[in-house]
This record gives sequence, structure tokens and C-alpha cells, in this order.
Amino acid sequence: MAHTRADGSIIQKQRPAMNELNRGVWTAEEDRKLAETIGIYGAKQWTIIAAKAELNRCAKSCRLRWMNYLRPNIKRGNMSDQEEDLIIRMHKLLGNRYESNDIGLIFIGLWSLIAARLPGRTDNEIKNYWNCHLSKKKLDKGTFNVAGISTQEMRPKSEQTGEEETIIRPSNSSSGEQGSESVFDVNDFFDFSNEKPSTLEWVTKFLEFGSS
DNA sequence: AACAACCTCAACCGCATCAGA
DNA sequence: GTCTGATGCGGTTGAGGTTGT
Repeated sequence: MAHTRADGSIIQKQRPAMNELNRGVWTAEEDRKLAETIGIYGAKQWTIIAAKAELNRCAKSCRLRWMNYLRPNIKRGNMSDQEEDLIIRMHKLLGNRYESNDIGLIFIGLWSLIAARLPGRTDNEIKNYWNCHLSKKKLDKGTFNVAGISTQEMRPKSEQTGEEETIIRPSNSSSGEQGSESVFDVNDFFDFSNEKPSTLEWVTKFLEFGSS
């Protein structure tokens, strides 16, 4: 079974078949059938798509393949510094903060929230990138320092000094204004107006928690 | 050249949430 | 209000690739 990598090279991969459903790597023919079916029925009703495509794949598998690989405008290749910076910022602000509180809503939609703000990137890709590159970088150094901003400096002042503060101060601005009040405002940075209600509620709780 | 260790990333799994009956 | 199937998410796996010795 062949599979195409992001750079166009072919890899071979196979998992043992379970039940009567096809599993493992998608073939070019399966991709073609799936794309064709989605072209007819749209990328929404996955149980119908899975049945109509006659791929012997479950709906979840079809959805995953479309979302992570076949979907138009998927951007592949290395993450830019800006993209990496954004991932780190958002993970720092959303992910780690929620690890340390007791609201009980940990990491809900984190990767998809980040992916939504990185056009062409998938949540799976960002998650993989974090696990492979960034979390390791964090472990190695204790802090990040991407695009001139370390996560120590990204921490709300309240975490650093115990004072009340919800702003983040880049260590050096591009304008070269040493020590200027170039404030990173969480409310400006995150526009969640298009998120579904449950996510919006979660973000609201998060922001309320961070500022209380 | 051969082997081992590590890295990458597509795909699967289990669970939570959503939406419609 | 409840039930049930569909959908979406993060965590994890594991085969193939890459790098180091």
C-alpha cells in the first residue's frame, strides 16, 4: 500500500486488517474515490460519504483523511517562524494555563483553535509539530525563545511576580523601542467570535479566570 | 556498510459533545 | 427531557525515514 508524503515521495505502510473495514494507509485510488464522493455530497455527512464512496472505510477515517490530507488549501512543508511563534503563544496562553487550574476544562479544542488561526494547517499537523518539535524544545531549555519572545516573558506578570496583570510584554519590539510599552493584548490577539457556543463559553471562562 | 537510536507524521482509538428524532 | 447516532477532539501508536556511531 503506497502513501504520498508531503514532499511527494512515496512511503510504504501497512497495519493488520481488523474486522471487515479497510484500515491503514490510504491508496491513491481510495483518495480519488473519496474526493469524488465529497464533491457530490459535500464534506459534512461522513456516514453517507463513507457508504457512497464504497471504500469499506468508517466515517471517521474518511473525515480524517479529508481534513488532514485531501482538503483543498492544505499547506505543507516546514512551519514558518511566525507560525511556530503563534503556536507557542496560543499553547502557552490556552494550554498550559488550563493545566494549572481547576475549572476542569483541559485542552478542549486547543489544537483546532490554533489550526483555525493558521490557514492551511490542520490540528493534527500542529499537534504533531508540538509533540515533536516544540514540547521537546521546551523540555530542553525550560523556556522557548522564538521570534525574540521567550515564554518566561510571555507569562502574565501575575505569574512572575504575584501581581495582578493579564498583558504580555515582548522583550524586544521590531521598531527597536527598547522598553517601550508594546503590549500583547489577549483580547486583541484572540477573536473567537466565529467559534461555536461551547468553545466561546470555554474561552470566556478562561479569560475570566486569567483576569480574576 | 551495518546497526541502533531517534524522528516524523498519517492513522487509529476512546471519549465528549452535538444534533435530531 | 431522553436517547441515539454522528461528529469532532486530543492522545497515542507504529511504520518508515533519518541520523549517529
